[in-house]
Amino acid sequence: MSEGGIAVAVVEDDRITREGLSLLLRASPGFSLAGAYGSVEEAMAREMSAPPDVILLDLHLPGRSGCEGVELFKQRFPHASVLMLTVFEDTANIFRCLCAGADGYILKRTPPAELLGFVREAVGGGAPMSPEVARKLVTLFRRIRPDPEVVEAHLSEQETRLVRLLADGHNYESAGRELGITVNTVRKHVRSVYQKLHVHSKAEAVSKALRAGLI
Amino acid sequence: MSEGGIAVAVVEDDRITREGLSLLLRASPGFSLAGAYGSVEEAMAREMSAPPDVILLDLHLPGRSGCEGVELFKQRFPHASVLMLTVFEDTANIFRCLCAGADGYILKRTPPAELLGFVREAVGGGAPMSPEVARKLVTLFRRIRPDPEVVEAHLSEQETRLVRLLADGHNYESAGRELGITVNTVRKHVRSVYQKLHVHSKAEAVSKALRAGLI
DNA sequence: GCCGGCGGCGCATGTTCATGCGCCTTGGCC
DNA sequence: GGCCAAGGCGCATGAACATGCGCCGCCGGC
Repeated sequence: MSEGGIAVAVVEDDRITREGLSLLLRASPGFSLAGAYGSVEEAMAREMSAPPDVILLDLHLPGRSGCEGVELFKQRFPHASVLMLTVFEDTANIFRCLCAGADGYILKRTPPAELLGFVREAVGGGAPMSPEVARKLVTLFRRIRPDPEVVEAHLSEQETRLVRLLADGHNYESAGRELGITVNTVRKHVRSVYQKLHVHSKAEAVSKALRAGLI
Repeated sequence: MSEGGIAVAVVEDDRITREGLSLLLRASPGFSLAGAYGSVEEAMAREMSAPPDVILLDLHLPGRSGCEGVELFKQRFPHASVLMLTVFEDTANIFRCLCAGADGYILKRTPPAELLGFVREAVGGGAPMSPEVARKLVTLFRRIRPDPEVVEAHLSEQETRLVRLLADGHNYESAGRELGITVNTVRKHVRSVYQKLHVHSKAEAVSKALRAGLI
C-alpha cells in the first residue's frame, strides 16, 4: 500500500464494469490497481502486480461464485479485505457472503466516489455496507431478543459444547459419543443447563442459549 | 423536514457536546434543530419545535439510559430514526441498543461532516454505523451461521407462530391450546416445518429457525 | 477441613416427541 | 374440473426426553 496507495484487485465478469473500475482505481490518487480478472479462477491463477489490500468481488461470476471465492481469497491473502460488489441485495446472499468471510457488502449502484470511500473504510478495519444492506443486517439482528437473565448465566465449557451439539440436532446418545461421555452424564449436564437457563426442554434451552449468544 | 431541512433532536447530558451539536445542526444547510435535551425525561416532557426526523441519543445519561430511551422515542415518534451517539463500543451495548430499536450506532469521535452524512443516511432508510461498530456487527453475525438453504425457506404464518411457541418452551399440547388447534394438527405442522428446515427435532428446528431469522 | 462447582456414571418412570398412516375442507391457479 | 398448498383432525408406536434418586473423584476457596 505504501508507494502506490491502496492496492485493489477487481474480480468481475462484465468487461465494461471491470474496465470502468480499473480506470477509476488507476485514476484516483491514493489507489492503485493490483489486477482485474473475469473470474475467481483467473484471479487465483495469475500473479497480481502487488499484494492486494482490498479485493472487489462480484457475486455472480462464471465458474466459481464470488461467495465461494471469498474463502479462497481469504486463504491466499489473509490480510486483504474482501468486499462483495453486487446487484443482489437479498438476505440469503448477504448472509452467505458475510458468513463466508466477506468484510463488506456493497451494491453496484454505489457512485464511484462513495465506492472509494468504502474501500478506504475497509482498509481502516471497517465493514463497509450499502445502507440497504446495513438496514437488513440490523433488522435480522433485532429478532434475537436475548433474555437479560440468561446473558449473565455462565455455562461451563462442557455444557456449552453439549448445548451446541443439541442445537445441531444431536440426541443425548450421539452428543455423548461426540463428547466421549455416557448418556447419563449427558443427562446430568442437561439438568444443570436447564437450571442455569430456567428452562425445561431442549428446544427452549437452545433458543435461550442462542439468543443470549452463549453458543 | 420540508421547510427546515432534516429535523434533528439531540439528547446528551454533556453541555459542551450538546451545544456543539446544536450549533452544527443549526449552521448546516439541509438540517435543523428540533430540540436539545439533557436527558430522556426532559426530551419526553418538553414539546419539540418540530417532529424530529432523527434523534441523536447519548447512551450514558442521568436517569433513564439512552438504551431505555430508544423504546420511548420510537413509541412517541414512530417515523423518526434513533441514532445512538456514544463513546461505548462494547458488543453488549451495541447489541442492546440495536435490539431495543435503534436505527444506527455512531461513536462520538466521528467528525462533524461525517456525522451529518450519517444523519442523512438514516433518513434515507439506512442503518448508519461507525466502522468499528459495523465490524463488530459483522463478527457477531458470523457467529450466527445461518443455513443459507433455510434462509430461503418460507414458513407459513401458522407454522411460524408454532415454532415461536416451541422455542419459548411450549410442548405440543400447550402450543396447540395457544393456537386453538388440536395436538394432532400441531404434529402435522411440526412435520411440515421439519421438512422445510431439513431437521428431525424440536431443538434443531428452533436453532435453524432462529439463526435464519425466521422467528 | 469442609463446601460448592465441575465432571463422570448409573437406574427408573412417566411424559413428550417423531413419524408412519389416513381423511376432510377451503381457496387459489391453470 | 383437477391439482396443490394450507389448515385441520385422528390414531398408533417406538424412540427420545425430563426428572426423580443415588454414588464417586477432583480442585479451588474459605
